[in-house]
Parts: sequence; structure tokens; C-alpha cells
Amino acid sequence: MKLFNTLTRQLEEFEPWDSHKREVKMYCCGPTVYDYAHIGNWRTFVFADLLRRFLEFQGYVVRHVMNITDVEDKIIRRVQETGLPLRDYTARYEAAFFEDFATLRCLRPHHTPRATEHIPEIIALIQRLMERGIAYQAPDGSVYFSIEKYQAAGGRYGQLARIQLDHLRVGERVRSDEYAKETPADFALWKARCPDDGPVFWPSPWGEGRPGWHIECSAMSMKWLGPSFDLHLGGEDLIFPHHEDEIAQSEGAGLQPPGRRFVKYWVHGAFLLVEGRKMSKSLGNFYTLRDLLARGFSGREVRFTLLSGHYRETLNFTMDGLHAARQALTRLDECLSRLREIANRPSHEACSRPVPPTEPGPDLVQPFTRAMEEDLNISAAWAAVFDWVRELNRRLAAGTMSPATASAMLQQWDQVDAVLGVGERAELTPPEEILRLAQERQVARKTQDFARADALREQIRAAGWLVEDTPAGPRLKPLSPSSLQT
RNA sequence: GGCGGGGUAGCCAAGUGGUAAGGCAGGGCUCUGCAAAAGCCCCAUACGUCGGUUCGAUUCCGACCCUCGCCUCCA
Repeated sequence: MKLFNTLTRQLEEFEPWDSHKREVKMYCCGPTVYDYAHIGNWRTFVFADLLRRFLEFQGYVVRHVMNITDVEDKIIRRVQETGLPLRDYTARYEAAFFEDFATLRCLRPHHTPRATEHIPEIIALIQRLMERGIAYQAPDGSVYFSIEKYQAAGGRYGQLARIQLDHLRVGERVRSDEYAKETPADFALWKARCPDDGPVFWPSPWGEGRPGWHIECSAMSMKWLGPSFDLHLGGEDLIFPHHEDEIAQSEGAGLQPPGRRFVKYWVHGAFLLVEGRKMSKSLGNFYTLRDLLARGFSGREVRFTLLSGHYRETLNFTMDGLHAARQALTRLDECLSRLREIANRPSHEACSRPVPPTEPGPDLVQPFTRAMEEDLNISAAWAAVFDWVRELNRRLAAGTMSPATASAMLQQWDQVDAVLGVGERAELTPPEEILRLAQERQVARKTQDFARADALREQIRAAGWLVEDTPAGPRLKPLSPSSLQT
């Protein structure tokens, strides 16, 4: 498959370092657990999930690692405000994160290491950088990464973000501790303990303090995937400085085998807009997943919406889009549901017209795969899905679908849905009472008592079920299917 | 100021040097006693503006306009 590598700014044929083993080592920058994740965060995680699933679909064995940032400025501030112990505070949002993760049908990464549980690895990495002379302890007690020394040692700072240091606009507000750095662009590896940190600190060879932001990802990714791995994912905003600094630290430590970079492919997801504007609390378009669930949308509808555009393009996330997602999924569900009905029926009853049981159905897997191989062209992939649905609907309407074909079609869907992860509506069996009412309604219809039939339909509707009369008899469907599932 | 995305039908969103996927909405029809959150069909002389290259450009080049983002915590 082809992937756009931020490092080379080109579409490249994806091939893992150890291509003969079909093994892919993938790291995705995870959440900072200081609050509920918002829909913009979720776009990145759903994108990472899509890539992982597609790699697995292609036969790779993926080792997926996602860090949990559970120590960081915002968290410390909240800990100070609430008076809760650090772990108690972060545990709550970490749990919420994984709940939401599951609601969006994201496959759980194989490892989800926490920063606070890797302090020894972080210290060891900083120590290594100190030994190599590219980190220094400043008068303020903090340890910084020296970009100058790194470059003198052959490091190429700016290779990912394609920036030149002298072109950086220095922020107007410079915090007091920043004066301690040798060069403004140097970044903290270890932050010396300060009063604002309260109880959040660890001992280290450089005194009490806490890790800098970027170092945890270097330490944890290299611990769980080795010093050189295949894929590193994240939101586009992380390109600079986070990922740039991660490369500097990781390659600065020089643990990679000769000829190997820290990461082979850097892949970044674009931001999203909400209702055409940048998401912000003041505009009232800031949503967490929970906000959307409270509005009656399901996880699969949100997932579908987040997967409605290419990962490198800005996506406009809207309420209209969620409604469109609901309709599109209903269309898909209807088709799959009919296929299942046919597949479970004896062959001689299924077709209103004789049809060879081996009559091949339209192909979904191949056009889907072709689309996804092109840098995850999800829009083209959906087009393949809905072209397939239309063709199946034609055949279903014409009564030329054999049980064998229906089964084969469902198998194709299962393969494709292993990547898309939208599943299908749960087939619920109506309760006895509803079945009885439906039965009564049929009797009323037979006797032309349509007033009674309509009254019964209303009664069924009030109980939460919809009756659809089809040539094959009435079908019962739960009303607002989205509220019955996530 | 530096760097990078975008501007395609009412909305969302693919794509191609030879006259535009898909989804939603809309319209028509079918089925139905009536319905349906059911099915089918239709739905962009044209892809920000102006030039250029070309037999031919939405697709390549240039300029311009608009818009979003990163450069500071950030998915």
C-alpha cells in the first residue's frame, strides 16, 4: 500500500523494516488524560485504528503501542485544583478514554504504557543523552536538550518539520525558567521540581522533578518497539515540536542499528473543523464523544462521520454530517439485513425466479482494497461499498439472489468491515407482545379493517417498533436504532 | 515573517490531460389499503479568479483572491 510519509513529504510504498516477517511496529501518540477527549482527538485515534486494521487486513501482524500521558502541566494544574492524588485524578479520565475508545469501535492497542510508570526508562534515556554531551543541566536545575550539540554531532534537527531554527518566531511570553536555556529552542527533558508541582515529582540524578513532554514518547516507544520501528502516527499539530523533538532525542541517543532511522514512516492526520469553524468552547462547537451520545448519536455514526474524509484533509464535522451518516448506515443495514434473510432461507424459497445458486455477486473486496491501498482513500472505499449495496439491492428487488450468493456477499462484507469497523445494526427480536400486535394487525388487514390496522400500527410504534409491509410480509424494526446501541 | 493544507453541485466528499465517484438532501417512480427511517431512477456544459502550455485542463505552469492550520499547550 502507499502511504504519505511526512518525513519525505511523498507518497511511498509501505514496507516495514523487517518485511520478510510481515511484522509492523506502530506507535501512536495517545491521550493526555486531564479531561474528556474531544472529537478532534477522536479523529486521530479513529484514523490510527483504520490504518492498523487495514494493515492487518493486508496480512501484517501489527504491534500497536499507544502511550498514556498522565503527567503534564495541565494535569498538574487540575491535581492542584482538586487536591486529588495524581493517579486518582488521571485514572478517571483514562477510564473514560478507553470507554469512548471502545464506543468508537477502535481496537485496543497491544500496549498502552503510562508515562508515570516509565520514569526509570525516561531517566536512563536522559542520562544517555547527558553522556553523549547533547543534554545539559541548566542553572535552574532542569535538564535540556541541546539542539546545537545535537547538530554538531551530525543530528539533523528540523528534518521532519522542515524548519530552520533561525526562522522560528519566538513566543512573546517567555517564562522565567526559559531564560536558563542556552538557546531558546532547546527543550526540557527533565523539569526541576517547582512549588506549583505540589506532590508531583520523582527523584533523579539531577534532583527532584518530572519528565519533559517529548521524552516520554521516545522512552516508551523505544522500550516497547525497539529503537527503530516502522510507523509513528499522530495529529498534524504534533509534527512540530513534539515529533521533531522526539526524533532528536531518540536519534541523539544513537541506539538505532547502523543505517536505520528512529522511525521509517511518519504519518499525520489532519485537524477537523466543526460546523466549518475551528472547534472552540467559545463558539459552542466543542464536542466530546459524550456530548454527541447525549444528542442521540451512536458510536458507529460518529465513527462513520470521522471516516467520511481522507485522513490528510481537513474534515468538516457537522450535525448534518452525523445525520447523513445515520442515513447511509441505515441503507447499508437494510441491505445486509435482507442478505441475511435470504442466506438463512432454503434455496427453493429464496428466489422468485430461478437463478443458478453459484451466480456470482458483485465484488466488494477488490475495489475496496484498491481504494485503501492508495494512501487510505476512504472516500473511494465507501464509494465501493455503496456501489456494491446498490447492485445488491437491484438483485434483491429482482428476486435473483440465491442463498449461496447472499452468504458469499455477507462474507465479503465481513472482510471489509474488519477494516471499516462500523458493523451493522443488531438484529433484535421483537418482544412477544409486539409480535402479537403485528399478528393482529395482519388479521385486520386481511379483513380490510384498515382503521384497526392503522391503530395497531400506531400502538406498535408507541411501543418502539416500526412495521414495514413488504411483499414477503411485514417486517418489524426497532425505532431509532441508534439509541439502542453504541 | 517562515512553513504547510484547502477552494468540485444545497451540504459532506473522491478523482482524472480528453468533457466529473460516493453519501446526505431534493425530484420522479415502484411496492403498498395507506405507509415506510423500503427499493429503483434522475440530479454539476463543469471543478475560486485571470492568464499561459496543449489538438484538448477542473486536472500541468504562473499570478491573484479567499480560507484553514502550524511556528506557543494542542489530535
